[in-house]
Amino acid sequence: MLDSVSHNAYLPNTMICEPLMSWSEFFGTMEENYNPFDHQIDNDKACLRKGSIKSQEFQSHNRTSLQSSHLWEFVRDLLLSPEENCGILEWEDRDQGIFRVIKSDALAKMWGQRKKNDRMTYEKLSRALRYYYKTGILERVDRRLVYKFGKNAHGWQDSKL
DNA sequence: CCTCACTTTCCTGCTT
DNA sequence: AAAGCAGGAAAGTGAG
Repeated sequence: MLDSVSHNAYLPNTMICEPLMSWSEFFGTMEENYNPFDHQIDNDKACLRKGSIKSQEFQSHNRTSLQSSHLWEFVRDLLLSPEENCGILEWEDRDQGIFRVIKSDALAKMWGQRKKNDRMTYEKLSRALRYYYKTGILERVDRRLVYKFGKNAHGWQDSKL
């Protein structure tokens, strides 16, 4: 697993933005019969292409890698990297760790990319998020698409490492 | 091979 | 009516 990480470090800069050309095709064929709103698709596709597993260790903050194996870390890192985020997630209250999912489908798709699972949906992703309430990684917020980091989540406060 | 934590999948019912 | 939310149940997965 260290291989795949260090592997990217050796790539020339020109490769960084398009490490996985197959995915754009993958989504091109996949979303055709999935979403009727074409302009939205184009947006998300561009976003997903851009936000795929690129640019890790050379980023300003190291932990912002989108490489994390756990869902909450993936979400946290997405929140912390506006470049990849593309308006998928947004802070609602930065200090309290409250955030909102703006594009639920895009988020699911992106998580699916990370896990190489093209059947991921927001419905299923959100089930996984709900399990985090138990463990204190997330706290419940009674607003649609709004979540809050809990006591046992770390690394989301920008100031402290 | 087994166990454990985490995640995925599916489902029923409820809320916005 | 569509999209989210709540969790239970059960299967899948990867690490150790």
